Amino acid sequence: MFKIGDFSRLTRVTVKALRYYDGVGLLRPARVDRETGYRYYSADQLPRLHRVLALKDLGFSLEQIALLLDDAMPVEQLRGMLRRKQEELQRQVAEEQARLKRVATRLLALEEGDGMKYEIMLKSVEPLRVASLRAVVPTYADVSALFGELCSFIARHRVPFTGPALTVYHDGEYREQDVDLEVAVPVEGEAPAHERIGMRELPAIPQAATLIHQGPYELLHEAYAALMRWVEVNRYQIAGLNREVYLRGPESGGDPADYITEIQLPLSKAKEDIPCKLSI
Amino acid sequence: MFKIGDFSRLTRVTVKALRYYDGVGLLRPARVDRETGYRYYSADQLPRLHRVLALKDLGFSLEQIALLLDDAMPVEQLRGMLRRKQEELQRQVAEEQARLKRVATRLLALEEGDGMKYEIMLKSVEPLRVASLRAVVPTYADVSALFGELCSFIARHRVPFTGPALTVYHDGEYREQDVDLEVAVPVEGEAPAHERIGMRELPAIPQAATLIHQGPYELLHEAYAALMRWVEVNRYQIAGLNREVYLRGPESGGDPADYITEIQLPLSKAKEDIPCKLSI
DNA sequence: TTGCTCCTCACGTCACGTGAGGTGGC
DNA sequence: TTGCTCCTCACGTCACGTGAGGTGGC
Repeated sequence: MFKIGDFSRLTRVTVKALRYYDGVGLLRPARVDRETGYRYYSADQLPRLHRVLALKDLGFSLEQIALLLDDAMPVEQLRGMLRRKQEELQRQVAEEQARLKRVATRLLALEEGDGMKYEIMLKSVEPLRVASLRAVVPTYADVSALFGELCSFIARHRVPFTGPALTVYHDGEYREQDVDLEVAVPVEGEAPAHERIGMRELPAIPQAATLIHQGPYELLHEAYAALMRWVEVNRYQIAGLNREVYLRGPESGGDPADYITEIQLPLSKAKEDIPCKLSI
Repeated sequence: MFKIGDFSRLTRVTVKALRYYDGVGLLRPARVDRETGYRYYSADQLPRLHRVLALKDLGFSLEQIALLLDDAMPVEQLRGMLRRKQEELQRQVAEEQARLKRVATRLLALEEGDGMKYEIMLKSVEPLRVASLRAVVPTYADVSALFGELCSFIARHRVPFTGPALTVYHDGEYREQDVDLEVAVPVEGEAPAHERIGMRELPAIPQAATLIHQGPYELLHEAYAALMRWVEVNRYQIAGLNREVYLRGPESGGDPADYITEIQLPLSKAKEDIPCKLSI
């Protein structure tokens, strides 16, 4: 039996960590003295401790590790878990590299500064008959799955479409998770009833600031920034949900640098200037 | 001017994050209504927000970002920072991959199970005259720097050495940071006084459990585990600081798989069995 | 007896997310 | 008037690290 300090030195795990593992039930000492509360560890606990450390190294949370170990898991299964997690880690490395690339594009954006590359137009948008699918999806990336579902429905029922696909963002504010999205395709005619997909008329937008963005979606924030500057300078107010119209997108099979997107932002004229109370 | 919800939607930053940035002074709204507390943001704040997001993406903490941005930093310097951080990120990716390899070795260790590959010997260790350097270093990895300092001192003063280098771990328990290490090389004769390096006699160890480990240092924990099992089975107690003697190490220029290390663990016979109080 | 080791709280970390409970604006 | 948007706390997160204050063991 080893006192916690010796066990710590020889396993290279801090005393604080050992006490914490005890606290959460991940690795209880072999014996605890009733009177003094001293923890005593046995060499028999080393395999478990080493598994904890290995799984931690793989990026599992302690809670997950507890579940994994308490299942009296056969070594086979453990090995499978490790393999899968290893692959996931490799994917993460790939994602890190993608992040590097994103940073590089931002860097470029910073360097170029803000060229007035966008032409903002104020126009009205007609009401639009669409087949639409609205859903709360876990993350933003799921928008492509929604489009897949919608387009396969349209194709299956041979509904003729009359324009490019678009998205309406329904959340009152930005959310990272559980995003309320509506994807829509302008169509003619009818289609059978469906649980998630319906025909409806997107309302007209009397006044919308719009612009055309050419380039990858990662640079859309530049377009939004230009739009916001315009809205502020011209003293408009936001009056509804913005839409993105995909004039050319991934379905073209082309380079993301050639994607063309229109942003539509409903506006109304600001009624009054900012109240300027100079009294303290 | 934009209300927080609109600003959130158009910049794709959550309202909670915007309020938090306000709270820590990283991005204060252009205007706050005295009466209602409503925050109003201006399009002029977009460049700053985008910088914050870019720097966050690079892995800076918000505190660091605040410092970077408040220095009214010239674009040149900002660009330099980004470049350096980008390189650091690349290093991190490399480290992730190293972690993958570590995991792989642990996996192998798990698969091999515990072959009794170690021969534990109980022996006494003679007192040893050494040139030694004891210091509290930031992390474990700094042990090699200590060895560098010590060896160059010995070489400079032409002190003849009489045996392999070794390390004594002085912390009563394991620490990740601020590690109290002593590196030593057995020598003959004298050397001039030095601030950090001194001649001293390492005390004898009347009883030490020792074993020889062959392989990379990442697998030393296996050796320690074997040692601990032996100590427990034979009912000894730990009675001092363990040492590692580097019989063959990186200075050989060889493969880490060929490194040879001796571990010495001072022991005393356990005086009594575990008191077994069956009374509640 | 005196350090040394061990103990148990309680609090801090970092960048927000998640409510609760309440007010202003159209 | 009624939702809707906004507000301010307060608390939780995750895996410990950092003390404070106190006891047991040789």
